[in-house]
Amino acid sequence: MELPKKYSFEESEKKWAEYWKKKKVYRYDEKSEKPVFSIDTPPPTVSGNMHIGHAFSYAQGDIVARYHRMAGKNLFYPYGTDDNGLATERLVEKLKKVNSKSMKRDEFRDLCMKTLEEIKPDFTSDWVKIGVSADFEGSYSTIDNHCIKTSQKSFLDLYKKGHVYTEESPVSWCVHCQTAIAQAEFENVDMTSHFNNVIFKQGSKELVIATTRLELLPACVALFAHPDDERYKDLKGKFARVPLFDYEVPILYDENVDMEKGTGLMMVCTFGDKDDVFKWHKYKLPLKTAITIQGKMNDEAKGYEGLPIKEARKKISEDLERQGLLVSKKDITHAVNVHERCGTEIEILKTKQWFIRVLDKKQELIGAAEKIKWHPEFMKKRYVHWVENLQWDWCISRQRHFGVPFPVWYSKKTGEIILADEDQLPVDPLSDKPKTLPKGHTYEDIIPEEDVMDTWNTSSLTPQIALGWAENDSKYKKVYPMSVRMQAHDIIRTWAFYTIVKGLYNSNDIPWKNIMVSGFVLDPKGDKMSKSKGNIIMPQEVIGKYGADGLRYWAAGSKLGEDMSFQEKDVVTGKKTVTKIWNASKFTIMNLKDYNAKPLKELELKDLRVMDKWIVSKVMRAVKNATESFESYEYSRSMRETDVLFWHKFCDNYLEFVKHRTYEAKDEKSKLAAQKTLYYSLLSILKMFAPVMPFITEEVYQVYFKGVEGFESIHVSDWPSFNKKLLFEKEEKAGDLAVRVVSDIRKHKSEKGLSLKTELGRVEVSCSDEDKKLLELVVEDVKAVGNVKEFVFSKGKELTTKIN
RNA sequence: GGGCCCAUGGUCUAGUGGCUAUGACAUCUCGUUUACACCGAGAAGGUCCCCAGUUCGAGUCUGGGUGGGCCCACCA
Repeated sequence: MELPKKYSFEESEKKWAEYWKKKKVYRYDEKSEKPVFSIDTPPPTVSGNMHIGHAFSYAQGDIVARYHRMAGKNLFYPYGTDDNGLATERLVEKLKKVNSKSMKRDEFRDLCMKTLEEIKPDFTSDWVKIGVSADFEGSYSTIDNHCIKTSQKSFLDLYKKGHVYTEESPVSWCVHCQTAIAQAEFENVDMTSHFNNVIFKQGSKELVIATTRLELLPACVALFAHPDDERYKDLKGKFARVPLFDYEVPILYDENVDMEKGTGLMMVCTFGDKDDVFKWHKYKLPLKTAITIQGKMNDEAKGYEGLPIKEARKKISEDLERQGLLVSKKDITHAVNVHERCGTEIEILKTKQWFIRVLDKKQELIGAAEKIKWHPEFMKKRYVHWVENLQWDWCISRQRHFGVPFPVWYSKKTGEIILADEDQLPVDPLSDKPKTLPKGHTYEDIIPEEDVMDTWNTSSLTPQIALGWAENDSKYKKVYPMSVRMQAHDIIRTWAFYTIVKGLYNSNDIPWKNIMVSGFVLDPKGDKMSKSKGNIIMPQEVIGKYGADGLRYWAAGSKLGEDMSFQEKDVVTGKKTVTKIWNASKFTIMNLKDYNAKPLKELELKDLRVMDKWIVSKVMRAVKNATESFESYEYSRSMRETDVLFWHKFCDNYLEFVKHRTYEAKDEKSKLAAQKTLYYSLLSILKMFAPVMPFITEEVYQVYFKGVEGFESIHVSDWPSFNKKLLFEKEEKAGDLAVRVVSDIRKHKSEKGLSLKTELGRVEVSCSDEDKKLLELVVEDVKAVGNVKEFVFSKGKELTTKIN
C-alpha cells in the first residue's frame, strides 16, 4: 500500500465528510454501555453564511468533542439552528423585499418557513465542511413543532411555578422594530447630541434645567433637586411651568440628584430613562406619554403631533430659542443604549408584556454558576457581574410575527388568562382554541394572545430540546444535566444566562457541568470585524485556500477564551502541517512495505533499539500531557504537545535515525524493531492529531491503518493510552544526547557550507564518563545520520563536539 | 465610576517558582540528501512594560504604577 505523491485536501475533505455521514460515524448510540458525554451546542442563526467567529468557536468545541469520542465516550452531540425571531425576520424581509408589519402573521410565517427551507442546506453545509462531528441527522430548528412545544411547555411550567407574570409597565422598546426588547439586547454606542439649558418659569422666577431630550418636555411630570442644594431650597411645595406646553409640574427633592450635573435641577419625564421610571414609582407621579410605539409624537405634544422624535427635538429647540427659553445649547457626545439589531435608540414605554422573574433569584442564579465549571475560570465573573447588575426582569414577549406563540388566550368578559393544556401543545392561539374554557365562556368570549416569544425563550432550552424533555424522553432523565456547553463569550449574558435560568426553573438543576467559552476573532490588526469596516474574513475562502484542517489548526492554536486576531500565516502553518503529515506518513508507510502489521494492542518491546525506545518514550510523555490537557479543555496545549512530538522528535530526528536501518537493512531484527516502532509512533501521532485535523488523519488511516486496526474510522478508534512501562529513562537520555551531537554535526556542516550528506572523517566528542556510557549505546545511529567515518571520545566536563 | 483580561526578539506567540526564555512568520547564510522546495540545516535578533516586595531563586507569586482591549454603569 502506498500513498500518492501529493495530497489534495479538496478531494479528501469532501470524500471523508460524505463517508462519515454515510457510515453514521457520529451517531449517538442509545444502547451503548459507554459513559455518555453530551454537548450543548449553540444553534446558529440562519443568516446566509457561516462567519469566521462560528468557524473558530465550533472548531474548538469540535476538537474537544472528537477527543472525548476517541477517549471512549458515547457522544451525544446534537446540532440545531436558531431561526425564529427578529434576526430571521430581518433576513427574510431583506431577501424577499417585504415588510413584515404590513403582512398577515400567517402569510409572513409561511414566507419565513419557505425561505428557511431554501437557504438552510447551504448554510448547514458550512458546518459539515469544517468537520463538525455533530449528529446532523437529528437536527432541530427552534421554530419546528418540537421546539415550539418545548418552549410552550417551559412557559406553562414557569407560569404554574410563579416565575412568569404579565403586566403593563414601563419597558424598553424599539420604535423601529416596534417591539419590546430585553436588557440583553441593548448595545451601547457613543452619539453626538446637544445639552440644552431650558427655562421653566416658577411664578416670576426662571428655573433652568439641562436636558438632551427636548422632545420629552410634554412628558415632563416633575422637577427634582437635591434636598441639600441651597439654590433650590425655597422651592419646596412649589410648581414650575413647562415651557411651550404650558402646564405645571411639582418641584420635588431626592437624594440621588447630582448637584454637580447640569444645573442641579432635573426634569423627570415618563419616560426618558431608567431613573425616571424609578422616581415615577417612588413618588407615584402621573403618567404622561408623548411618544407612540412607532416613535412619533402623540397629541400630548401639541403642535408637534406626528413628528418623529428627532424632528420634534429639532423643532422644539428652534421654538424655545425663538421664545428666548433656551439659555444655551452645547454639543456633547454621550453613551446611548440602542437596539443591537437595528441601532435605534431605545425608548421606555408603558406597555403590556410578559416577564420571567429573575431579579428575585439573583442569589440562586449566581449560586448555579458556582456549581458549573467554567473554562476558562474567569469567564464566570462575567456572568456573575451581569447577574448582579440586572435591572429588569426578563421581558419575553415580542410584538412580532415570526416566533413561538404564547399558549395563552384571554377572557373578553373578565380579562382572566386562559392557558393551553399541556397535551395540546404545540398550539397557536390565533388558530387554535383552548381545551378548557372558564365557566360560562364560549369560544366567542375569548381572544388570543397575539405576541410571540423572545427567541431566547426557546434557544435557552437547547438541553431540554435536544434531550426530549417535553416528550418525557428517557434520554432526558439519563443525560441531563449535560456534560458541557460550548459557546463564545459575547453570549454569556444571553444564552448562558437564560439557559441557566431555564435549567433552574424548569429542570431544577444546572443545565451542564462544564461550560467552555471561546474567544473572538479579530482582524489582522486586532480590531473587531464588521461589515462597515470591510475587514470581514470569510471562512469559506480560507477553507478554499488552505482546507478545513488548516483552518482548524489555526483555531486550535488559540487558548480557550482568548480573542485572536486572524493571521493568514497561521493558517498557512496549518496547511504545512497537513502536508508534513502526508509526507511523513508516505515515507513511514513506504518503510512498512514488507512489514507484517498486526492490530496494535500492546507494543512488543522485544528487540527494540535505544532510539526506538527513545521515540516511544517521547510519544508516551506527549500522550500523557495531551490527554491531561484535553481533559481540562486545553486543546491548544494538547495540540502543541503533539506538534512538537511530530515535527521535532519524530520527523526531524527519529525518521533520520531509522533510515540506515530500513534502507539497506543488514540486520533484519533491527529493521523489524524499527518498523514496529514506526507503525506505533505514526499511528499514535495520527490519533493525537485526529481531533484537530480530522481529514488528513482519516485519509492516512483509511489508506493504511484501517486494514490492520479494523476501526471504521480513526475518529472512533481508541485514543492512545498512557503506559508507564513505555517510559525508558536511560534510552531517552541517550537519545537526547544523540540528537545533540547530530545537531552539532549539522551546525558544523551548515557553517562550512557543506551538504548534510557530506562524509566526515572524524568526530570527537568530549564529555563526562556518564554521558559517554549513554552515547556509546547510540554511536552507530549518530554515525549513520551524520555520515561519520570515525567517532571517538575524550574526557571533558561539558559535552562538546570537535569535527575535522 | 465598577469589573475582567492582556503586556515576552520586527510581528504573533509558549512559558502551572528552578539549568542558556519556546515556537511560528519575517530577515540573513548554506544545502536540490531517494518523505517533504508547500522543503531541510543553521545564524542573527530579548532590559520578559516600569517600580517595590516575597523567595536561596521571579518572565512566572504579591502590592503599586503605566499602556492597551473587553464588559457593565453613566443618558437629567
